[in-house]
Amino acid sequence: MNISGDSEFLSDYDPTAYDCPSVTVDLVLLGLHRQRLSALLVRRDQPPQAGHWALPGGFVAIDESLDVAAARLLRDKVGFDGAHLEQLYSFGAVDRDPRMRVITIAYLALLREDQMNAAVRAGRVAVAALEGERLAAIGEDQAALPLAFDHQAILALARDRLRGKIDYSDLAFAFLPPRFTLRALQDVHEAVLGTPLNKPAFRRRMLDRGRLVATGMREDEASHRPAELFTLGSAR
Amino acid sequence: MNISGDSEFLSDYDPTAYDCPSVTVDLVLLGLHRQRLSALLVRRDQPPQAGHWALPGGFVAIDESLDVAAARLLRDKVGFDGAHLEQLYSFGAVDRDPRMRVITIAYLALLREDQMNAAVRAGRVAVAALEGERLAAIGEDQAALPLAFDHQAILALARDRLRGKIDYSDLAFAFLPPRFTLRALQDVHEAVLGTPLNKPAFRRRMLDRGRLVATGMREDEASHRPAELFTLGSAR
DNA sequence: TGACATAAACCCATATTGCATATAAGTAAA
DNA sequence: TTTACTTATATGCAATATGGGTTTATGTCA
Repeated sequence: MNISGDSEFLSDYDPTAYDCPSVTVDLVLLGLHRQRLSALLVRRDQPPQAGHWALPGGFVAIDESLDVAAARLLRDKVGFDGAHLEQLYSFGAVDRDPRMRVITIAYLALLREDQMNAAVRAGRVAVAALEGERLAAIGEDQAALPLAFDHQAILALARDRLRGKIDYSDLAFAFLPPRFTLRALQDVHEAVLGTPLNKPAFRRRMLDRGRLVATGMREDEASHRPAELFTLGSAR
Repeated sequence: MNISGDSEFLSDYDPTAYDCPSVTVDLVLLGLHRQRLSALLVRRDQPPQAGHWALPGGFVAIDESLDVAAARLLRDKVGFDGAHLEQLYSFGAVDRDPRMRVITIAYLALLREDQMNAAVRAGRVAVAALEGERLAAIGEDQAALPLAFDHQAILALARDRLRGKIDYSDLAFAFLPPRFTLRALQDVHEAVLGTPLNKPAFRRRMLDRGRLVATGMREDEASHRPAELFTLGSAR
């Protein structure tokens, strides 16, 4: 088998003549649930790994791009689109699925809290809080759970990527409604990083970036002084 | 065609019954060449895009992981291994190759200058300096060149990723020999970022991180005061 | 009306950074 | 041997950013 053929000789290649790996997309659906960074998982009811929790995913069709496949799966799994979606990493260990060779392109999807709740009501997913270093726990105070296949590693990478980008990117706003308070924004950062942040310094830093636009409106439903609502302005 | 099947139903899936995309690995080989960030490219001699320059790449074998495929292709293209290699991004637009559906996992490989030169001598690659925003030029002062397929976008993403990570990661050291001067380290940063950096500030920042270990040795072949040679110490 | 809770503004000590300047240590030419 | 030259290395200083506490403002609720 000519596995070292250059791509410039691709015209000599007959795809039906070789084994080719299956290609899937897996989704890491992250959001805040009760102030904690959480993932949406599906429960496997078929072997292998029946009973284990797993990332939702599916095959990439021959006529759809990776991004389109991810968007389609997002719609199928949570019942709507509109969540922030970006490619995370590709996993291709030979034995990552015991049945066959599967290469998966993992996508990171960030949901608002209302979207998290809607997804749980509408779909086949459950909420799992991310605890400590690399474990997820389903439901209230259950013990940490092992995930199917290499999904634990995928989830850990997603969390690390999110932590690394939260401070300089716009990812935090994907967790929030269009109008939000500075306190809510800080809650997002703290949940993602897993550490408390200094409040005046956080406010200053965010406001000095010039991206937050004050609306003049204030939150309601607060049993204390209501905070101002901001929106995210355009870059530059 | 059941393109929306869940991965938990994968056991029902017969891979031979469906069209599956081809999977390749493409390499973005970057290094410094005459003080400028440059890429190693191959020339296509078959249509489509014959005569265009392209990233070296090849198919992923059914029994090798993505990382192993990338390492194998690196060896084939430049004649050695040992370069820093990390996954960059996956590209899966339906029409990115006009002949067939090809999903490619792009890898970023960082080479030292001596490795760049050895690769050009030994292999099927040529050096192209990265100019301005998104163009590469082959050879001395030739005009910017278009690349085959979506390889220009892949190359641009590689450069952006490198720029984004150069300051907080160890990637810069992959361009340098085991012992190097602070000036050489600054040259790497400046070539990658494309902007001059303040020298005392750069020195302080690098030394204050506590990763650089002074060897007590000094460079030779300098027609002026020789600088001290440093090595990269272990993290923490 | 006053207790209470949180927002928002303010202050200050310290760390970081940009930038200019001074000193050290080598080579090379007179 | 001396002097010019070049670059490394060290130092000083102002501007900025950050951590963290204190004060004031503004809402709800008993």
